[in-house]
Amino acid sequence: MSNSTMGRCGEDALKLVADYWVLRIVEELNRAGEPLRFCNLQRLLDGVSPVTLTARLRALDDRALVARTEGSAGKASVSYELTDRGRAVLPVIQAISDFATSSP
Amino acid sequence: MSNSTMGRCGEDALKLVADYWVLRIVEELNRAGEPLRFCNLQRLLDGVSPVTLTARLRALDDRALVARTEGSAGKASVSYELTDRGRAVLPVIQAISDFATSSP
DNA sequence: GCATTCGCTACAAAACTTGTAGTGCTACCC
DNA sequence: GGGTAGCACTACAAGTTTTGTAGCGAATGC
Repeated sequence: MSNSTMGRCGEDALKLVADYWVLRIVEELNRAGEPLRFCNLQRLLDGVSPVTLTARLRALDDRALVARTEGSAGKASVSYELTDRGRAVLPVIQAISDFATSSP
Repeated sequence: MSNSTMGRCGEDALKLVADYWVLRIVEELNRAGEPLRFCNLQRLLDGVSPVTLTARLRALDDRALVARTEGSAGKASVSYELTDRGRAVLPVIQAISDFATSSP
């Protein structure tokens, strides 16, 4: 680890996870408990712009936090679901939730 | 973790905390263990632009996560330090750190 | 066939960040 | 007391990101 001190939690992880949409996506995918489609996610996330959603999903897929699977039908049925590694960020969301309810 | 009771973790908290600079600031303030000055923070945070740093510190101060105190000398000595409420976000940073070291 | 839905991409406008300068103030040195 | 330096910002232009709206090709429904 090139950083001088271990005190900082991984830069990469921080840059990935310290993002509103990334956390919302993980939250909704977890809540659903089943694969969701692009437009499902879009609706659940108060209509994020498709550009942003695409970018975030790609980032999450690249790092294997979500799995993208194309149905047999081809382009018209793609779904996203959390991987084990994706579920590893749930504690972060839980921590934020705890913080939120701690002293409003 | 129950998904239905969690609902979405507080929107406000999420919007505040799901931010790279906010988390870095809290991290450094905690690490220092003592009040830091604006320029100290700026140096510790790889030279964030003063505009961004000012904005984040103001947001954190508004929500009482950090306390801003002007020294007796007036404008030339302002310092920032974590409040108890500010320390309440440390678990979030810890969770991210855990995630980062979990499966690289 | 025709319309609608899906999973995006294209494009311009708005919002945010960055980098560089500069302001007003205080502290220090000679 | 003058000169220099540091602090805590603010001002501004330039670059990047996000949003909003439109649209496209493929598939699904009637």
